[in-house]
Amino acid sequence: MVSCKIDQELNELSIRTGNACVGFNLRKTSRLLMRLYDQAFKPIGLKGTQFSLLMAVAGYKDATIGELSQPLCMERSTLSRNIAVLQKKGLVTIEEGEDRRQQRIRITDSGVSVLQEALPLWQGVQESLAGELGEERITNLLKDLHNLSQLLKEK
Amino acid sequence: MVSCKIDQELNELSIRTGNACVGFNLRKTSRLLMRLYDQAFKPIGLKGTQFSLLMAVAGYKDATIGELSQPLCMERSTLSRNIAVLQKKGLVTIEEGEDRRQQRIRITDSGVSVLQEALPLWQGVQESLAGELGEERITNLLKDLHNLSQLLKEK
DNA sequence: CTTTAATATAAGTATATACACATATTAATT
DNA sequence: AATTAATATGTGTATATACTTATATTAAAG
Repeated sequence: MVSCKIDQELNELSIRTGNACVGFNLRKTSRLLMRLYDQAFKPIGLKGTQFSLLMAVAGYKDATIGELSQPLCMERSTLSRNIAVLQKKGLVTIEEGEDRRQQRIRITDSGVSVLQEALPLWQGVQESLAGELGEERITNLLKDLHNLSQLLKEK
Repeated sequence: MVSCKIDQELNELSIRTGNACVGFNLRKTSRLLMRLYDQAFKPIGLKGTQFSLLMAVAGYKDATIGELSQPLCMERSTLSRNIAVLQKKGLVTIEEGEDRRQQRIRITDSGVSVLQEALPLWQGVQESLAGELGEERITNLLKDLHNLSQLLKEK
């Protein structure tokens, strides 16, 4: 039957496509890796994503939602909600700027101290990855990700 | 003041860490790329993630949630919900297996025809990436992602 | 100075994700 | 056969993500 042939083709195609698809593989690896970070940060009640965001808040001082959204490549509405989670945990404050449309985000003392606890945990994951995958492969991967995201940012 | 020094250190550290963090960069690139796929699939009302999942359903015939969850590296509960979205769209069916705990997932005719529309759209993105980033870099990235996910699966 | 346009953020809606726990079903033990 | 253990999936809860739309504020045009 023709339908069986089409099915068979689709069957093989789907496997090939899954292997070749940058999006699928990026996302799949992301799922696996984020679970590892989440485990590592569990003792201090943080998620991997929250660690990243808190680090960004620490790095870009008194930034607005819009300013933060650019280096993070995150939708402002998404960022707004993610910041609210950190605020609820008492790790950042949100204050109205001179321009009263803007909200300026600042890390709290509690946020700094959580970061100080988090850093060695992050480093543990990072070193474990470097150890098992090799420093060079990590560097390579980071370079490739950087190239790809640069390219995508221009769209 | 001491606190200023600490702040300054944290400031620089956060930038360095952001650049070096595999998790952050993987996720950031993922965000950017998935937006591109979502745009591409928009004409047929599909998201990038849904395309991947539907392809997997087509590839692993009559698979259960548990069986699908392994190659996708996705939590079974997550998969369960994602499959429900495809079912709501009429793209897959969910039927009780011989073992009545299991649910067997099957692509529908409508699902096949959506996939056939989706494939050229996917290919468009894939070729655009290969064109702009270079075939070799794509291959390299895929290899690195594969290595990393293999490593993470063993944890 | 008033109206209009631009900008910054939040809220509404939908999906993706995972962990912990609950439920149903099958397999294993005694 | 009855009880217990293992397995497959779904639900509750919380967060992450983005698009669209709403709201408030500032800037620009007239």
